[in-house]
Amino acid sequence: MAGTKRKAAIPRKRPEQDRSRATVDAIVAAAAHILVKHGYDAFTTNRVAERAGVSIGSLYQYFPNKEALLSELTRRHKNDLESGIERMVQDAKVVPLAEVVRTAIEHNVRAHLIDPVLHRVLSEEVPRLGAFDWESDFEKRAEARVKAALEARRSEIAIPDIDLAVFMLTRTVEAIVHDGVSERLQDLKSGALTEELTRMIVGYLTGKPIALKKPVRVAAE
Amino acid sequence: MAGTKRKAAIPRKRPEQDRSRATVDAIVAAAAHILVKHGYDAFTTNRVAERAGVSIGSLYQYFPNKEALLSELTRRHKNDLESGIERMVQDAKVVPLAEVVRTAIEHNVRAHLIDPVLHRVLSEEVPRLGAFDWESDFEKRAEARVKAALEARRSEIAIPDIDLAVFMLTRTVEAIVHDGVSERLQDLKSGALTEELTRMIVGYLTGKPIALKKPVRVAAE
Amino acid sequence: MAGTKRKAAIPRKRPEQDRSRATVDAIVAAAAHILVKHGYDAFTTNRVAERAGVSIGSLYQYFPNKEALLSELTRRHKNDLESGIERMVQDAKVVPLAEVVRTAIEHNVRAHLIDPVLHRVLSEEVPRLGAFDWESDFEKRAEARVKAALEARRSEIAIPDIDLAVFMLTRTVEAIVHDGVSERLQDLKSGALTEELTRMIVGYLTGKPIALKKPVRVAAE
Amino acid sequence: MAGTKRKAAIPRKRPEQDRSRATVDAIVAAAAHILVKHGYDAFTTNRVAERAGVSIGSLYQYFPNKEALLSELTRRHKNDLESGIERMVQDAKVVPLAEVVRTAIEHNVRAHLIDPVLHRVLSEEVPRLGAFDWESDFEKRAEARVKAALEARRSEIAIPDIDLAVFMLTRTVEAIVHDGVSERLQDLKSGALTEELTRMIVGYLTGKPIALKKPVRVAAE
DNA sequence: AATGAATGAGTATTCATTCAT
DNA sequence: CATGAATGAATACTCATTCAT
Repeated sequence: MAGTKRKAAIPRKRPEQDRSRATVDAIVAAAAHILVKHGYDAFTTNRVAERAGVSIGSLYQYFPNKEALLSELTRRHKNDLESGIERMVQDAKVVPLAEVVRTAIEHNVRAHLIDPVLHRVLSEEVPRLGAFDWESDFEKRAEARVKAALEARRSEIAIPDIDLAVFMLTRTVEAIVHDGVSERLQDLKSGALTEELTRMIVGYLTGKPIALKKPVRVAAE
Repeated sequence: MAGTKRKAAIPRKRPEQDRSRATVDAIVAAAAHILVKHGYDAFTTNRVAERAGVSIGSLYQYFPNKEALLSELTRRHKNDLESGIERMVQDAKVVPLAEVVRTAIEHNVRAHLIDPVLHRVLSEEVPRLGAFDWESDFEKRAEARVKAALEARRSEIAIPDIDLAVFMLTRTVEAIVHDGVSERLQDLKSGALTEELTRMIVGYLTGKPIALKKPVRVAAE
Repeated sequence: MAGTKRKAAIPRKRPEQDRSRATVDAIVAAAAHILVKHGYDAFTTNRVAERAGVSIGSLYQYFPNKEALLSELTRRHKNDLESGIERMVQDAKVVPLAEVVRTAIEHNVRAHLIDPVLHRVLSEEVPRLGAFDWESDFEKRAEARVKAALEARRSEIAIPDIDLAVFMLTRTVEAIVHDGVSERLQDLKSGALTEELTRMIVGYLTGKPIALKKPVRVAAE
Repeated sequence: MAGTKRKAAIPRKRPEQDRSRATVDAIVAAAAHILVKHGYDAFTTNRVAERAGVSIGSLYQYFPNKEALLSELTRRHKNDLESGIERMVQDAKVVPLAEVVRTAIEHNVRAHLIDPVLHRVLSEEVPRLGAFDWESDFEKRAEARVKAALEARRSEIAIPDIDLAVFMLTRTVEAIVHDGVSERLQDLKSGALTEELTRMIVGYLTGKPIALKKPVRVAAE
């Protein structure tokens, strides 16, 4: 008797909400799965529904069209990304420039290591979402922060045109990390790529060389 | 009467071949045109055939399927690119490293300025051709040459892992030039981007700073 | 505590029935609204339920299918129409034929001016209800009454085939009034159309002309 | 041998044109058939294609969308109609008014007897084509001609407002003939309806009675 | 009774590809 | 060789209806 009561005692989220939520999640998961495993060509609404184990009608109950499904997918992915970056470099003034750069890169690397395949498909295969649309505002904010950081250390920067410097730097990091995901995953995970990027960029910015890290320590002894 | 015979008398490289050639060229040109002016979405075989002024049947006479048409298109585009680069740095040993790098970058820039829109569509919009497939062997050869050049100047390079250096360098150049086409075309054409890249990369490779070019001259006075 | 009981104590016509009634009314009202404001294309069961503020399940509790909903709608509309006509010409014998006809037409006009838009949608847009189905029994009764009236005045009627006369007359009135709603609403409301119809029909029935109304008075002077 | 040659001797219309033409005709015929036998609800592009014995692709080769198919159908139907009416009343001045009216009505009747079921479906069931769209310009021209005819005989017409008279008259004829198709086909074909209409309308227009035709003769003896 | 999540057959339309002429 | 009519599998999306809760 108590047992049956206890059931009722547990606060139940309204069953409808649970079911809906589960359905939506199943659809989104199926969408991600198909995108990752079979590519954008295989990404049809019917196939997503089938994989999610729901009817095509249910899919359209929650997503008015295919694009909305992609939007939700990218929204969730962006959320994942940003949650790992939110506490980015505001301490640009108090920390050595090299550290600022390194930290920024590390964040970028970390972001790309969250479901990198989905990231790739989303930014390369999906039309009209390709890079510009969905990465843009995310990237724009990043660029703004980078610019602010550089300006905060203006005296240390040897490059007259700050915007140009920001362009060089963001695109370089983006490209190396991006390609690193598919071609040099080990180096990306080990931090080797971060090291190289840091050296290259700080050198570029300051006009001064940065000693190779490991050797530096050795030499410091 | 004689007239008709004379036609046949003139020794011609099989007339069919000429016609074929013209047809194929028309198809490829139409394909490029549609891709550039209307995007991949509008790139249907029927539309290409129509634009080329040939029947859809003829298109399939020469291209077994849509992909083959895209392949030929990219092949020709690559040819265009390579023809502008063929005489790349073989004089790595006799010229200052900075010059070697700058020359290589200049070639890359030049390549990207050949029909940049087609280049973009090909590498960004077209699925399953996305960058890796079609640029790869082209890039591979470029990478090999870069690697050879770096090894020829091993003593000046501060980076222990040559392959890593090649990766860093090729991807960086590629990204900056590529993004430069759509975002900083002026800087690309003026050579500003080449300058920045050269400085960044030579600095990275040698571990020594490269003075800003213009200021250097001024300072030298 | 007593309060809760008292509720039950008040003798009510089964409270469920009231609720049901309200629900059904809400659904029918929503259906009419959608039909009138958005047309038959927008007339989906889900949309009707939403507009009615009830669940789609409730709609199907009261209406087994879409058609049933349309039937109820038309039934109610017909009721509205008939309520305005119930006391139609039973005094056919004691009143001049022209007055009988005029009165009948006036009733018809009045009926068409009740929610003319709904009327139009119902008879023109809704498939399988197209005029014949739903107007039929209503019209049939009207025809019967018209026929009775004519037979009551057989001697004044010049037309041998009474059924034919009824056909001519009812269709003519129906058409003029119907088209009048959308094309000559002013004439319909002012009574001008009623006048024309009366003259045309009485002339047709009796084989004698009817003087134009206004001129008649003038001539009478 | 000669037999085989003769075949070639017969001037052949280009085979492509024949095939196309046959396909288009088959599609249009199938469309009409489905509309007539199964109604607009059953009128789906796939079903039309199936009935026509062609693939759905072929249907779309010739008709860009469903509406275009309906348009062609109505266009052909209108052609049929107009070809039977082209030589309408221009002799309004030289012929007795009753004859003018009768002739006009006869033409209308004739038009409605060409595939009357298709006519009904087209004007009643098909949305967005419902009466107004497609009949309108046809009817408009008819109305204009009627108006011209009436004005040519102004002195005989007792009705002050010519436009009103045209409205009364066209709508009445249209309605009687239209309903006659489905409810009194015999009377329509026999000319009885034409007779009634003529009498009713001429009486209405002139304000004078028209003797019943047949009885008139009898009475004349 | 009421809810609303879920269903899935059905709709218009596209486009790469084939093949008879 | 060239043509273009024909194909039909596949796609995104709708909506009347059901049924577990």
